[in-house]
Amino acid sequence: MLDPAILKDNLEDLELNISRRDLKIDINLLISLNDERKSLRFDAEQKRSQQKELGKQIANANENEKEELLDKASELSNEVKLLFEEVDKRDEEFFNLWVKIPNLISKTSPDGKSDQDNLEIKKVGNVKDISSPKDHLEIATKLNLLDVEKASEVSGSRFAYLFGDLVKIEFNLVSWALNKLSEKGFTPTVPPVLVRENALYGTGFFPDDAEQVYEIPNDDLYLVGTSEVPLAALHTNEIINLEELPLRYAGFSTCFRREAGTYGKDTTGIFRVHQFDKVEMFSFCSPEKSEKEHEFILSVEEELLQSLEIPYRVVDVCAGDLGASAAKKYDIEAWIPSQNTYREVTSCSNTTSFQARRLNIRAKSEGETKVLHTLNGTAIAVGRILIALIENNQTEDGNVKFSNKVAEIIGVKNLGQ
RNA sequence: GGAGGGAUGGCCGAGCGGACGAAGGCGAUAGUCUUGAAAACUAUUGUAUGUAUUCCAUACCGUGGGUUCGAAUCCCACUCCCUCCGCCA
Repeated sequence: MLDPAILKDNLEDLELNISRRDLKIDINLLISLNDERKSLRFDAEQKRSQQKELGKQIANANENEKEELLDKASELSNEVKLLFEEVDKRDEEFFNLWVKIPNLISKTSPDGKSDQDNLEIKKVGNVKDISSPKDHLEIATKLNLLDVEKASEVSGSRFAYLFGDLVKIEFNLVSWALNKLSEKGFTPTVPPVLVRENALYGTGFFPDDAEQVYEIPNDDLYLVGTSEVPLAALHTNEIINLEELPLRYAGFSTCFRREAGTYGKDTTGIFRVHQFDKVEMFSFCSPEKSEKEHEFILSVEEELLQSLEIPYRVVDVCAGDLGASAAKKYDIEAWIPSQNTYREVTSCSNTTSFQARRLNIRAKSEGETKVLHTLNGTAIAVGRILIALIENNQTEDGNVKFSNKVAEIIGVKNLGQ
């Protein structure tokens, strides 16, 4: 959520943002609603003040005066009640519209309408020349390390069984990543994966992306699609000393996504599934330093991929392709030989004060308290990293062989043998 | 799942219908005293919003509703914590 004060003191930025995101929003309506609710509140508070004053008189009045004062107070009480009901109504009306306003896009993010317009920043690593590469599903199924058919019988489409070496690699990857992140100041965290509505609302997944979230209606809980949600919500309603920032967490969790509206998209293997494991970085940081923190998180992501010798490119996501909460976002796309293209394996966003304002997380220094900034980034999305590892290291005979350096990290030299 | 008890400022803890944004203590900050420090004493010490910039108004005593002229205080619902029983990785 943006600070409504922007309606008063920085309308140009708001208008620019709306046009960059290609949205149609009636700003004048927002301005007048905001002004109305404020002035109504002022009136109501004045009346309330009178009421309190009168209450004090009643407490000190003698019997004769009391009767008359009570009549007056009763009337006033009614007026105040009605006024505040009106104020609440206006507030609701305003904020229902206001929460839908997406975050201000960074001046440094490229313009554009869709992922076609994302800006490639760099390419790193050597793409191996593989003649007629197989996809990860074929390779891993043949090696008895993956079974999506059985999974679809048991759980439906977009689920998978991982076996043997793939599981070994997963746990090695996770523990290796957590160790690396720990050295960089991220506290390893296993967060809850079931959360209340408020955590999803606070992180900006609600109301916009509600259709992607699994719901447990009996208990009013939701399965998180990323540990970003419980990590962000960890410090809800807190005021953190500026010197303690940045607070960095590395969350490991299973992620659940409904993938609604993706029928027919990425149906092969485990690229797009309802359930996968992920190590996620999350930072709470001062507003002044969030741009630097964003670059830092990106650099960590790159370091991990470089260690795994996965060829990738970095993309600066354009205005039209940014989610509601992000001010700026970098995606890293790994080379996927079977698709002959780069596909997203990590994503890091600077959400500036957008989530922190909704979650009411502030930073305090020398008397001044202000909303802080939050950032998130993928460290290891296990499924997609497995795909990249398998496909980029396949041999002509349908096996997979890793370099000594990579084998040292993942604990496997020749897959499935 | 069953039976009870509780939630008040950074912390402890009083208040149980008007004088309460809230006693008292601890902690913190500043000052007095001291060569310096400690002790003692004095003062300050929550957050947010507003048509308010050292003033003023309003809201906040777990959360949301209700009763009342008036609610931290009474009523209802919810959340969380504690104790006991049962179950359980």
